[in-house]
Amino acid sequence: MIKITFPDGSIREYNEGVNGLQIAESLSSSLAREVLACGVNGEIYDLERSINADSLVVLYKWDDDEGKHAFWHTSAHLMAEALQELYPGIQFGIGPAIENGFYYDVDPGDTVIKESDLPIIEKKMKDLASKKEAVVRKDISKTDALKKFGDEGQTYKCELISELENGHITTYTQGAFTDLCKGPHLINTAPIKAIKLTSIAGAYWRGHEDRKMLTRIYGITFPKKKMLDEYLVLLEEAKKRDHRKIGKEMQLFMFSDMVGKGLPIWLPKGTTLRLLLQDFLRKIQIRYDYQEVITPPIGNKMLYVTSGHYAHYGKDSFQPIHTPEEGEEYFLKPMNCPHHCMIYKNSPHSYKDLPLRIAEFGTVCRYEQSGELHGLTRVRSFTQDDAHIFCRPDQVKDEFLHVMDIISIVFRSMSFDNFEAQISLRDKNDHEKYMGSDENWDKSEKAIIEACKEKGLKAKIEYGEAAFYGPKLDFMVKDAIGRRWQLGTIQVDYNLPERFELEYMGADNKKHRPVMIHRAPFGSMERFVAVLIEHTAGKFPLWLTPEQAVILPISEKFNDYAEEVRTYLKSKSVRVILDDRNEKIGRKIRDNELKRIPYMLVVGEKEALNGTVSVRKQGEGDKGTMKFEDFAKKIDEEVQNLINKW
RNA sequence: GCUGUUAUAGCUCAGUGGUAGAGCACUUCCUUGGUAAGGAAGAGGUCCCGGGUUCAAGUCCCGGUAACAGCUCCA
Repeated sequence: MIKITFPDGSIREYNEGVNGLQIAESLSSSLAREVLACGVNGEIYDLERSINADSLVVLYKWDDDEGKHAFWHTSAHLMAEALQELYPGIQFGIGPAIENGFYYDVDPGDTVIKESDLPIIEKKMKDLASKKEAVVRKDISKTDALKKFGDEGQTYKCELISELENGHITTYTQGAFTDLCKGPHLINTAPIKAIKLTSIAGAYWRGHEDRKMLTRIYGITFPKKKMLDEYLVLLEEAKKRDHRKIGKEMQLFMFSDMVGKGLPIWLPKGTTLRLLLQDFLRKIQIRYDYQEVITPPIGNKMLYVTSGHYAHYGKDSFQPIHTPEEGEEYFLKPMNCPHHCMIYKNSPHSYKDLPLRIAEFGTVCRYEQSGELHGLTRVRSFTQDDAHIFCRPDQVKDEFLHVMDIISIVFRSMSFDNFEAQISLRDKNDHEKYMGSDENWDKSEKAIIEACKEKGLKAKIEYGEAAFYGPKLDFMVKDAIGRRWQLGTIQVDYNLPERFELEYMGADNKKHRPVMIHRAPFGSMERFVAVLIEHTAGKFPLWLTPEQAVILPISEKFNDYAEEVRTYLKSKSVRVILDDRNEKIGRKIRDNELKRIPYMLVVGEKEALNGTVSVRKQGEGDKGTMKFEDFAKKIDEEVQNLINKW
């Protein structure tokens, strides 16, 4: 007998060799029907895999990530089985479960699988699933595995096997399809009831650009048709929050082929929004003793040769601008740091002056690959809410902590509570990629990790993700459909001060090198606004929204009074517009509800007589009548209440 | 940059080789109204660009451009 401990601490005894399904059956028949996989001492097992020693066992159902994972992984195999039948000779790459569903990378040889083929594959999957085939795990030796997959012409699988260790190789088989796989899987394909293949795309084999591009098919499956329908509805709803769609509807920004791809144009309303965001950050930066500067949009090539950016990115950036007479070369500035280094160098510094915090809403241009451009989130010209902090080595951690405070204020004020923090460190084996000494890298990496610990910030550490000049702490926020975008960033840099020979006079009357910290709480105005739009669905907080109120006269007879109200509210800095169209009030209300303006002010005979407005809140309806002077006060109070929370 | 998809009125989209369409928006007129779409008339097109096939191309084929999904990249 072996002892099985459950998550609640209870212990039961079972025969040695018992499996997860049998344990579930012993507990309740409904659990046995719902269980999909089980955890055994932290490792995920198939339900029919034997447990041979005392273990901590967790049973996973659909609601658990581990359960979904097994479900979708088996679905990937089911799709592979279907593909094998439909496209004989097809080769398989890898086919994992992902956050929402699964994919399989395949090489169909000379044939091309198209989006229009997906329903056919889907149907084949449904036919196969209805056979309720068992999914069988088998241990296999490396030699046998190489022979088996080699005989079948599965070169990608053979490449994977050749890198595995003998004794740790397993296959899973259902029906006529056998895959190299470490599992875990469902015990059969029967629970897969609802299937949707969502998209098809190219993906490089093993993620390397220089290797063959395989065909990646994405799909998602559910145990019930209703769940699939709900998922698809949810996805449709999410797509309605797409910042590109809302940005167009609300006239916030635009693109023009004539101006050039990836070059966003901020329309008046978007500009209002952006300037309000900038003012918001300016206020915080003043509180934290930043000084704002303005630097030119281009810089001499020598500036970037000195900074090292030219060597790293010269060929992959917009090509230089040449002066007609002197033959000088200038680059569109791809970042603001070198300019700010020159500001530092402009005057001598004492250790008493540091830290020096130089901020700029600096517009930069970067040549991004055309396939990378994406709405406002990835563009070729954008404005960073940039700042560089020049400080003494002993001040790095404190400065880091205060920047984390600023980012925290920014995220809280926008209710971004689902952000993820990532610490990007260097790949210690790749010396080619990074500039600066190992000693400095160690120091700065340690400072970041310590600062996160001190703030109680849970940050994921990623090796090899650091910038070439230093490690960084990034804050990522998801968009409407779950893609992650980096917003706030803090980066330590021991490199630029070295290259520009920045110095300060120490207490010891000797010259020392300052440390530089790059930071951008928004990341860029463009990307931040994009993510903000998707989070709010365009219903911005009152202090930020480009139009706070719209006046709706009952008929044209009251346009004069409406104009009087508008003039007054404007004088009180309320952002207000007037809808004086020749339309009925019901129509004006409907149209303006859809425009996401927080307040509607209906004015007719009664209001004109009493100097009032009839207030209607977007999405909530009639709120009663008040003097228009009181409405101005109300707006101001509401805005102040929001602002005071920071 | 790579793979796939898409491109028709300001917007959303229909149009299956034979005279260019709808709804919304816009203009004018009627209507002057009380909390989510009043009525009528009108105007609006290089069917993304360039080639090709065909008696005939918005439609089929090739090339380009841009957008979308993903991969790769991201100072």
